[in-house]
This record gives sequence, C-alpha cells and structure tokens, in this order.
Amino acid sequence: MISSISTNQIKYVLALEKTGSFSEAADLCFVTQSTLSIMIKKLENQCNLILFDRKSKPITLTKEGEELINQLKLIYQEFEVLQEIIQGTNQEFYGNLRIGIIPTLAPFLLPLFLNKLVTNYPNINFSIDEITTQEITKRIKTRELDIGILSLPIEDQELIQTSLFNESFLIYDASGTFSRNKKYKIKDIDVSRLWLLEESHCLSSQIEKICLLKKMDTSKHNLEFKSGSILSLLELVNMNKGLTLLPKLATLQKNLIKPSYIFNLVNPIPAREIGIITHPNFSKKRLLDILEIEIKKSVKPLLDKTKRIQLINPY
Amino acid sequence: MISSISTNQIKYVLALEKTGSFSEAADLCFVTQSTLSIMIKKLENQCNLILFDRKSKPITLTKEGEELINQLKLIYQEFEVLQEIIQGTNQEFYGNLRIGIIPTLAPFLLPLFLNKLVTNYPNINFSIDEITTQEITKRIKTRELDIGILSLPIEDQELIQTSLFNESFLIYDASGTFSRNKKYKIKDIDVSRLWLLEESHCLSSQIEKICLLKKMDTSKHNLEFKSGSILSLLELVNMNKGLTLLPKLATLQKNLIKPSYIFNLVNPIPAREIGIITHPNFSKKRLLDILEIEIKKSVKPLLDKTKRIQLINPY
DNA sequence: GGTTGATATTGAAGAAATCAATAGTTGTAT
DNA sequence: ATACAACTATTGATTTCTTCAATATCAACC
Repeated sequence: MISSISTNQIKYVLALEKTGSFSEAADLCFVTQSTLSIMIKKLENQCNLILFDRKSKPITLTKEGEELINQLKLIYQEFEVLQEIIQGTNQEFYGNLRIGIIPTLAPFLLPLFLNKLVTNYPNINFSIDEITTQEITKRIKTRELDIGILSLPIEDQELIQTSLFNESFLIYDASGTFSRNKKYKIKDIDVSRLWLLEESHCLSSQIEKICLLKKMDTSKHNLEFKSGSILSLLELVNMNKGLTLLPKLATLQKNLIKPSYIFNLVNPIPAREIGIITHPNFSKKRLLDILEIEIKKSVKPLLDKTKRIQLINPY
Repeated sequence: MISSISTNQIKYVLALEKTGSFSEAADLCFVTQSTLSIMIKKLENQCNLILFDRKSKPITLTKEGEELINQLKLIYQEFEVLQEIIQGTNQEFYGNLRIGIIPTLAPFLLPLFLNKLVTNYPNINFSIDEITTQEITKRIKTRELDIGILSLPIEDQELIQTSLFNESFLIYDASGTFSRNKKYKIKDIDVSRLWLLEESHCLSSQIEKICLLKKMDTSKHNLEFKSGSILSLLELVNMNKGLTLLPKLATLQKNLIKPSYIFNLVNPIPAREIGIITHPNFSKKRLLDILEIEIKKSVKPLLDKTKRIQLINPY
C-alpha cells in the first residue's frame, strides 16, 4: 500500500504521459532526465506496478498505467484548485498597513522581513515611518498609524503591547582600550568617553540607565552632537576614538561595523525588549499575527539565546 | 505558490482538524507530536496562511483554515480512491505460475525475490520445481511449466529465452593448495582433484568445458558420487580435501561456505548466463516482466560487474 | 558493426522528514 | 500569586528523499 505520494510525483507521471519521452517530460518539469527516470520508477515501485512501456516509441502507458492515469489527473486537478484557493485566500489580505518603527531599529530589522511581506501580500500597501517612540504612540492613539515597532514597555496602558524579542546591548569601542580576552561588565565603561544619540531617542535613555547616570553629562565632550542616526553616531565615535553601546542587530551590519570593535557585556547582559504596539481597536488582527510571526522568524537566527539578561526600560 | 505537497501533509492537517489536539493527531498518524507540529507549520508556511488557532482548546481551524479544509479533504479522498485502484489493479494478477529452476541456482536465487512476489501478489499461486535443464525444457514444451529459470542458451530454438544476469564461477578449494595472494587462471586447476555433480546437471558440463575436458574422468577418485545437491558436493569436497567450481551466488552462503576456501578466477572469468525461458504461447507477459525485474533487482547488488568474462554454454 | 538518440544508473550533495529529549506555554488549583 | 499538569514548540541527530552531473547502457538505424 502506498503510504504517501507528492504532487511532484504526479506531475512527473502526467508530463511523461503527455510527452511520451523522459527527456521532454523532464524539461517540462524543469528537472533533469535522471530525476524524472528515478521518480517514475519510485512511484512504480510504490504502486507495485509498471506504469509505462519503455519499449514503445513514444513511451506509452501500460494497461496498469491506463487504469491509474485518470485518477492521477483528477488528484492533480484538485491540487490546482487548492492552489487557487490558497492564492485567493492570500489576496483577502488587502488595504493599508501603516507601521511606525524607531530609528535605532528600522534599518536593521526592516530588511529582514519586509521584502517577504511585500511579496506575499501584494494587495497590502505598506507604509513605514521611521520615528521616535513618542511620535509612534501619539500617532497610534490618533489612528494615524496601525502598528508601532519599538522598545517595550511603554507607559501608556491604553495601547496593546506584544513582545517580539529581546535585543542585547554590546560595547562598540573605537578607542582600543577594550581587549578581546576579558569579560566586561557595565561598570567597566568609561562614561566620560561615551557618546549617545540625541535625547529624544529611547536608546539614549536606555544607555543612560544602563550606565546608572541620571542625565548624561555631555559637556565632557568638546563637541555638540545631535543626530538620530546610528550611522552618524558611529562616525563620531570613530573620529573621537570614543565608545558607545549598540543594540545587537546594529552590530551585525558587517559593512558598517568592524567586528573587532564589538565587545560583549556579561553578568547580566543589558537588553531592550522589542515589541509591537497597536490601538485596542485595531482590527487587522490576522495581519498582526503574520507580522509578529515573520519578524520573530527572521530575527531568531541572529540573536543569541542567553538567559542572564536585564531588560532596560526605555523611559 | 505551493510547489509540491504530499498526502502525508494533508493527512496531518485532517487529523489535527479531527482531533483538535497535536498529540492526539500525532498518535492517529503514527508519528511523534514534534513531527506533526513541524509538518503543520511547514504547510502553513507553504500556504502563507495560518490554518490552526493554537490558542483555542480544542485547537480549531482559523478562517483561512476553513477555506482550505474542504479541498484538502477532497484531495485526500481522491487519493484514497487511487489507492483502491492500485490495490485492485494489483489483484488482477491472479492464477497459477509454475516455475522450473535448476538445482544449482534454486536455493541461492529463490530466497532473494520469492518472498516479495508471494506477498505482493497474493492472488497468484506460485509453484516451484527444482529440476534439471532437460526436464525444464521438456515440461515447458508440454505446457506443464510456465517459466524456466536456468543457464542459457538452450539449444531448443522454439522457446523464448530472456537473459537475466551472468553468474561467474569461483574456485572452492578445501585442499589448502591455493593461496590468497595469487591470481588463478583455469589452467591452474588440478583436474584430478576436481569433484562435480552428477552428469545430468548443466553445471557439470560447464565445469568440464571450463577445464577443457571432453568427459570428466572420475575414475581417479576412489569414490562413486551421484548427487544433484551442491550441499552434498561441498561435503564431499571437504572430506576429500578436493576442489570444485561454484557459481557466485552459492559462494555467498556464509553459513555453508568458508570464505577462506573461495578463490577468484581471472583472465577471463568463466561465467554462466542465467535467464528465463518460456513457451512462445505463454500469455502472462506482464507477470514475466515483473518476475524479470524483481530477479534482476534482487541479484544485482550481489554480483560484481566485471567485463572480462567468458560465458560457458551449458550443453 | 559503429553511430546516434534515447533511458538507466551512479555517486555525491543538499533538503526534508522523523524522532527522542527538552524547553516553553497556558490554564488550573492551590 | 505559585506550582503543577497538560499541552505545543524547539533542538540536535539521524535517516531518508530528492536532485544533479556524469556516465553507462540499450536500441534502432545505417
């Protein structure tokens, strides 16, 4: 008794029946002739029957083959109907999805999943705003945005918060004072050489928290710096041989970051919680599910699964 | 777009829909729960849809799942119909198949394929006669037998001859005069110590041919020996520290044969051609095909694929 | 008998399916 | 709340399947 058969196997049989030639059928199915030969033979074995008479040119069905071919065709047709249903169901996802995402996350997270979504859901118009936490929460409350991706938790209890993953912080050191062999803790950081983004970014307040500073005393730098871009921050840190803390995903940008400048923190590892917020009345629940799953899936292989982390609030 | 899906995947979905529980569905399908989880997830991925709501207890279909499930059921039903057709087609092979096979082959060849045939074709009554070439050809002509398995060619041109494989001859030496390191040719055989089966066996005349004797002069042995059984021949050879030639398949019987007694012949390797003969009016052509394929398949891994062989006629 | 045009086979590489064990989740009863 | 129970998800290892490129084999036609 046949245990399991795949639609590919059926496709191969139908192609061979149609063309009467192994090589042509193989071309039709975009596989090599050896693959087709082997798969036909495998199916014949599973059935305990010889379906094709290889001696005749063109190749024809045997008596047993004749008895099966119609049912195989039928199954394949029903499979094609299934495909149409799937296609149709996918197209039921339509409309606009307006996403707000914090700037310290956007350039590293979006490339991981956005393309797949845009491709799979051609009927959804995605719009992305790279804005701060404050701006995101404001716009979600006013329903200008559907979904916010940011560091959790937010103080506002009205909005729905869904956790996605924890992103640890790492040391980025352009000064050369850190060494590969040692384990660094938070207190090892020389606060006077630390550079941050402008205050409005949650990343800044988180780093301040990590380093146990009330407010960062930037007057120690002889340079006024206001930027929301991690790229600019890195330039600045490099130029001044300073240091900063970077979230994990940022450190994986091999074209921006010298891996030799990155040092892990331990005991515990400071981290931020990344998650999604929505308005309680947000209705595209299913779309949210998909977004959640896709983001989690895309990020997972990039994160280390450490236990000893300490989540830092963004406010 | 889904490229290929297997009936097992569908089975898993239907089981999960039916039971509302991953573990129960897994039991139903005789796989582990992890397998079922993974396969459901895989299908969901292929479809780009989430088919089951894991949060509800029992687990239920999502809206998208509902849209697919009926088509999945339909496909699976048609697959079950296919199985029935296959079953039915297999049962069309019925009736008697009377096989004659030479004694020097039967005990080594039959176990390789007979069981599979008997199992796969429960409606065929197989009957096996272990008889000599002469007897086989006689009975096929009189239609007492359907099929003969023996050493080809036979002189009788009326019967249909189909080749199966070539079986080489090896030296079986109980005297200890052969040594592992040397390559032996036919002329190295001391004819005076050679033992054979009784004359009626084609194996005897083939060995005589190999050793270039007109008729074996058995008077050199002080023992009259008449047996058709290779087992008895081996006993005799062991007892008298003699030697004989054995066909390849016989030498593979590890329980009968000391591997250290076996020596290869080279330049060229003498061999017999094993094949099937049938009466020209034999009608169960398809059955013959199956038999041919099964024997070839079962024997293939046991034979070495040498080029330099010399086929020895059995008459 | 060799040449041509086909199918079959082989050996290797990559992907998929499966399992046992374990981690993580959720709901319930303390 | 907290711990337990019941369930699903994940992991890492193993086996099996699928596929390909290259090659062997077969068959028909000169």
